Amino acid sequence: MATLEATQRQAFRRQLLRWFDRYARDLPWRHTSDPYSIWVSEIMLQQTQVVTVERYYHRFLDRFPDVQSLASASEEDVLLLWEGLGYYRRARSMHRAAKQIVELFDGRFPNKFSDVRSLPGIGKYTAGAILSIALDQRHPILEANTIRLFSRLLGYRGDPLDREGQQLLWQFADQILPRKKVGRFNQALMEVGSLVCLPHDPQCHACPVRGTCKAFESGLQATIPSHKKKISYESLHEAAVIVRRGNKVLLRRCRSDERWAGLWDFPRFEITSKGAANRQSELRRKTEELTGIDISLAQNITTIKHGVTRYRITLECYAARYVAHKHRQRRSTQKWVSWSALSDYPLSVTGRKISRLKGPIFATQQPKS
DNA sequence: CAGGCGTGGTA
DNA sequence: TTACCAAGCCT
Repeated sequence: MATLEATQRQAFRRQLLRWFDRYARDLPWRHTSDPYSIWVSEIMLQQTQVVTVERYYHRFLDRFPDVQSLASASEEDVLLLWEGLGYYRRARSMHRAAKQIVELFDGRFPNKFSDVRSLPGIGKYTAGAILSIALDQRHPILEANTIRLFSRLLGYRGDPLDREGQQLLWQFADQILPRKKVGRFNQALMEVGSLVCLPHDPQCHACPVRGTCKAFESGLQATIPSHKKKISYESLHEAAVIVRRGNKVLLRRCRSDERWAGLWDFPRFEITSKGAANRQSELRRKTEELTGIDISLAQNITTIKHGVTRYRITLECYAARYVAHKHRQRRSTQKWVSWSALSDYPLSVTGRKISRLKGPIFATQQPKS
């Protein structure tokens, strides 16, 4: 079992906190002990860098300053403030959790670990972070920065993400945790991880805890932690169809089993056909399958390249006109929306890019029938 | 439990 | 341009 002696633990804590006071600091924009605010920031920070979160955080707290206001908002409004942050399930879970807090905890953010952990979107890390940072409760944390830091401190050469690695690192996180100033300590760990114990070029000369680092001792800091599994990227060829009817366009809401669940999007699907005529019939057929609407000849407006998770997507954007309904869909699933009203609907980044193409789309000619 | 989920920044 | 990475969680 990897561990530190009691005296080493004391030295480690002292050096870490001294460094934190001297070179780093609390995230300056969330100086607060309000668990709700810490919660919001921690959810936004999941798999997202600090600089990206800051603006979103202020706007979100401005609009939803407490659990009540969040719980009584519409999911649409919550997602609008989340637009561009990605991983939209976080926003939907947080919205659901806010309702649960109103129902079960009288609108007060819970202060018991098991209660916090039971809320949707809150795992072991987030529960520990909220309660240690906001209320100084003694809970360990383990996330990207501390996984890397602890792996090197312990000289752990296995995969820190598998079950054995996770068990070891959580156990270590718990062992080195002090009894007081737990929130500061946890923040300091993450700051050392993000500012000093860098993934590729660790700044060991500037590290306050290199004295207790096995990787540094053996010169293995470049090879620990063991590299992650390589992502196998897949190319996708898709089309988005902007269906115009008068001065409105067709939007559909992404289902829970689709990417961008809960967001709105222009009808969109994979395309495989070659040649202009085949492409037209494919666009017409798939638009009808998806929306129940028959369209005119489609004009290619532009092509957008973007990546989503492990997919590299080439998205061809087409403008077409409404011809007829083959069958109807619910209004909660599909809507005709004026161009200016697109700003009221949460869209993916590509959807929002398309919404900036009003000129080219409305300049398309009415095809002769 | 391995894979899915978004986007932007950096080398 | 491509590959890697980021204060994880859920199924």
